[in-house]
Amino acid sequence: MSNITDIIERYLKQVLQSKNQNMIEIKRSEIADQFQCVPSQINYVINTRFTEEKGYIIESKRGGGGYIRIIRIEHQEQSDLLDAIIKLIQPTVTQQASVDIVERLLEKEVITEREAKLMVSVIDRNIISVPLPIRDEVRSRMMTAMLTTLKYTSK
Amino acid sequence: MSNITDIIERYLKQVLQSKNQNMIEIKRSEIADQFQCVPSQINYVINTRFTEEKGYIIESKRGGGGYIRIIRIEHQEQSDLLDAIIKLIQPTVTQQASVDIVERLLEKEVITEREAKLMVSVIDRNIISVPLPIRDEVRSRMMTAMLTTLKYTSK
DNA sequence: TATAATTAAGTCAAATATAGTCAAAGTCAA
DNA sequence: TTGACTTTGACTATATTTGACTTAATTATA
Repeated sequence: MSNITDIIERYLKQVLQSKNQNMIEIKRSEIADQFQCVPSQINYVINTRFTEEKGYIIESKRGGGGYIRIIRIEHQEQSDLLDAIIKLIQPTVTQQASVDIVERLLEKEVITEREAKLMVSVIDRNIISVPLPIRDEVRSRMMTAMLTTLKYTSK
Repeated sequence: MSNITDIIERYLKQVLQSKNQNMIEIKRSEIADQFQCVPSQINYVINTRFTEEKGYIIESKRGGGGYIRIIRIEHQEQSDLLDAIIKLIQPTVTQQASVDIVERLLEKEVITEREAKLMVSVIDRNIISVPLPIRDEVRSRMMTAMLTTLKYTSK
């Protein structure tokens, strides 16, 4: 348990806790210096220890003034239902199936009426407007992205 | 957040606010002196932080008595704002411009935080995932569909 | 009044500063 | 001794900073 990945993981989680907040912002190269490892090691730590499933969101910016932001999130109540739906719509999904899903989420009050309308409007075949079968793949990714967002965003 | 671009951006926005008006006029060389940077840095700040998508218009004059004017765009009605944005994003729109637009709508409380996250998630280049320039056309239709929905759906 | 000088702002590309990706090499436990 | 996990570094992508050169407006001068 003394590999550098675990050490950096523990350090970052400790900083998160001690600051008593759900966000920290780091400079990749500074952390790499601090722990004497290559910068890409930090990406490895983040990709394996601070994943969405584990309850984290990562934001970052390159260039001057760049940073990596680690945000702790709480999954919403209905996240099991959302996971099941996400599984169901891989790797393609039709417009009709998507509309049915959105309506079900509305009935279950997972989403608002306005959110439902937004979702239905954006997954329309005439809006995506690329040929089948690509279209249903694009829609699958779109739905997955939105459902994943719902998983960790409260009303 | 210690890069000069962000600092100057914050300063200019603060002056805009404190003056309680939607226009400020600056002398490029004076601001450059004040923040000890080259004059063209000011152009960089303006070109990346005070874009039309973010809701600003820039006017300027060279020569003696020259200036740069930053004007914040205001709309009377929400539907006017949405119409203006829809016009702006035809027939293509980049991811960055779209994110800027969504952030502006959130600021103006036209949409909720959750709606903003839904919109940002679905217009991501990796989600649409078709080659340019088609991708920016698809995104334009997607944004237009969602904005049109917002126009006709109350909160 | 032309023309030259001066005073601004604009453009663009190179240099610099970050972070991301990916695959090869290394490690370690079962 | 194999397979999963970790470490490393070369290469890529992106954002910012800088300065040389260009363009435009005003002012001074012949």
